[in-house]
Amino acid sequence: MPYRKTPSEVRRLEAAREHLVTCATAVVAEVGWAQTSVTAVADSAGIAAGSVYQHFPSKAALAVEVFRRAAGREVDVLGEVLTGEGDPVERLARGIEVFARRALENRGLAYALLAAPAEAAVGAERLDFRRRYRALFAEVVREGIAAGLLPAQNGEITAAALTGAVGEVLVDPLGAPGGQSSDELLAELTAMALRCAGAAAAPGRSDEP
Amino acid sequence: MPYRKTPSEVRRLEAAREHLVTCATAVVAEVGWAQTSVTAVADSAGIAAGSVYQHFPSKAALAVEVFRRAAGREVDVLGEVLTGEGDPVERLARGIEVFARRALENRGLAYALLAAPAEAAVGAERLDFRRRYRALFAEVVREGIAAGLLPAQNGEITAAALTGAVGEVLVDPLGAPGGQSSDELLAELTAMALRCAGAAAAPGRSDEP
DNA sequence: GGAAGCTCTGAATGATGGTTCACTTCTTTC
DNA sequence: GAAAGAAGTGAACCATCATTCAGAGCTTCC
Repeated sequence: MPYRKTPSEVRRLEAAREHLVTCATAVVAEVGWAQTSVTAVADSAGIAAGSVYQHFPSKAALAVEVFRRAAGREVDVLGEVLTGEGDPVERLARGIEVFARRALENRGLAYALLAAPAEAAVGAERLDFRRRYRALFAEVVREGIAAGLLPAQNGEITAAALTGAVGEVLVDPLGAPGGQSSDELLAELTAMALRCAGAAAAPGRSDEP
Repeated sequence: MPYRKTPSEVRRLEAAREHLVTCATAVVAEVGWAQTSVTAVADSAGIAAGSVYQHFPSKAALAVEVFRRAAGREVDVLGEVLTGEGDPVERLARGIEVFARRALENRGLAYALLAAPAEAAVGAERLDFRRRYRALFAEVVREGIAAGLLPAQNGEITAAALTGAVGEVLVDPLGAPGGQSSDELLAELTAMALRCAGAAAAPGRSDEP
């Protein structure tokens, strides 16, 4: 048998695949799903269009992989924060801030994950991941209720509102008069989130009427 | 000059155009923008594909018209309620309820207006209309603050959250255990909205912890 | 070096679906 | 009824990509 894949060859191929996914993610973050053609991705990765099909059976499969990786990272980070230190309300506040900050720092990608038009396969993934984001927020809200820190409510709906709010903020810079900074935006967003969940007052601030 | 459009002929053409828009709206509400082909719309209206181009220069132009009509109706209705009778908090509660109720009653259309994947031209319209929805909610929130009924806050962000929340509820039935009814969903949604804006308590309910 | 078997290439292929256009059909006017 | 001109038709056209594939170029092993 005159040829057998050597371990280093296998590694090279895996690296090529990784590189492809990374480049595809960058392209998607840059121009959105709709404008992402196989050729564009291949060019960006420095390979021929046909070579894409050695790593993925179809464009859709590549798209799904891109989505899963990126969305998975966000879910992981958010989960980390929401199940970490502190009481439920503190965790909720930090969770929102982290979720929104990361989204604002990589708007293109966040938009692609949360809202950008995409083919059916990606749409299905998106539903699934939205549910996960929501489930994470909802769990913290439930803990807050159990701890007597939040009023009785449907945590799923509160969670949906929070996800939706971050999404909306992304879709449009909310160019408020005066062009507020990201920090101000984040502060407003977390304050809103706490009100939304019914927390008594924002920690570290006191601007009750 | 052996031919000149008679008034009744003009009316017939306008009616045909209306009919086309109506049918196109139905198709979009049914299958979404992505699955809406010119042929499908033409079939649904009982005309040939080519005839569509006597009323609209392109598929995109028809899509934009469909979107504008439908979204315009929603903005009008919402504006009516939000600038109507009652104090700002009452109006906000009613506005959310009307907005959400209408969306739930015509999910397909609401989804198309708020979230469904669409071509670029429709996407641009959507941004515009989302801004209008938000502006309406934001104005009521500002009035509430001025009236001392709501705490100081960025009304745009609260408004974004409300729009986002309704959208999220649509995207997924939120199949909560026990399969809550639409009415329960609406009640939870308005309660959440009032908390979100910082209103003291939901009118007609008192479930403080 | 050379055979075997792999990866890589990029032009050709094929499917989809918007758009066009030569032609038919209907309306108006005389 | 006949001419003029518009609306309506639907098969053909065309642009856009995802996908394929025959051949070029490597890598491995004897």
